Amino acid sequence: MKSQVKPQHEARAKIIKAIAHPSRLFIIEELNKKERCVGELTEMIGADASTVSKHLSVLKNAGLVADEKRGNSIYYTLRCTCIMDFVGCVEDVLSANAKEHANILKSCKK
Amino acid sequence: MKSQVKPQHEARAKIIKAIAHPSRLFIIEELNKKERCVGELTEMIGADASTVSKHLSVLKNAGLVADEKRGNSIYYTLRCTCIMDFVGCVEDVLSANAKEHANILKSCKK
DNA sequence: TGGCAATTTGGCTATATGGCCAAATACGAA
DNA sequence: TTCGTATTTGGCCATATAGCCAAATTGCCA
Repeated sequence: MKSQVKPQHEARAKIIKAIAHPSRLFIIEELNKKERCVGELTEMIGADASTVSKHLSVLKNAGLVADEKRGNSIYYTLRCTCIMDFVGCVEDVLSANAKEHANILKSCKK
Repeated sequence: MKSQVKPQHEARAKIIKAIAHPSRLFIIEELNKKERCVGELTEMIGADASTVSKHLSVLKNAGLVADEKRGNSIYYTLRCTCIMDFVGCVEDVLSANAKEHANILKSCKK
C-alpha cells in the first residue's frame, strides 16, 4: 500500500470501528433523537453501567459524541448526524443480502 | 434493550465491522474505481495473499462485494457504492476532530 | 494427464475487545 | 464535611481478529 495512504485508512477505520458495535449503534440512534445521560442509556441497553460508560468513551474518543455535565448527570449528544445516513446504506446492503438469499433458496427448490 | 431491537443492531454492526479495517477500506475504495483480482489487490496492499484473501471473504460474507471468475483469476467488484458516501461522512468527523484538537492547542498557549 | 498460477483454507500466535465486578472518583445536597 | 448518586477506572477472563506460513484447492493449458 502506498505509504501515504495507510495512515489515512487507519484513521478512517478507527472511526468506523467505533460505530461497529450493536450497543454503540443503538446509542448513536438514541442520541440522534435526543440527548441522553449514561443512566438512561444503561437502562435502555440493559448492560452494566460500566460497560455502557466504556462504549460512550469509545464514541467520545472517536469524536462522534460530546458530553456535557448538567445537574449531577452527564448528558451525551451526537456530534455528526450524517452517520444516520450511513445506517440507511447498511440497511440497503442487508435487504439486498436478504433478497439474494431468498433467490438462492428459490433456485434450490427447482 | 428492547428484545426486538437487538438482532437488528447486530446485523447492522456486522456489516459495519466488515468495513472497519484499513485494508478493507482500501479494497472498497479500489473496487469503487474498478474491479480487481486478488493478486492486484495483494500487490497494492503489500500483505500476504492469504491475508488479502481473508479480507475479501469478510467483505463477501457481509454482502459488500461480489466475485466472478474469469481466465484464471477471480475478479471482485463492489456491490454497494453508497458506502463511498459514508467515507465522506467519516472524513467530516476526522476534520472536525482535527479542528477541535487545534483549538485545544491554541487555548493552551494562551 | 501433469504442471503451473491464482486463490483459499487450516493452524498457530499475538493482540484487541467486550463484559462483569469491585473500587475509585466527582459532585450536588443536606 | 458527610452522604448518596452518577459515572468512570482497573482488573480479570473469555472470545474474536489479524497476520504469517504451509498446505490444499481450483482450473487453465501444454
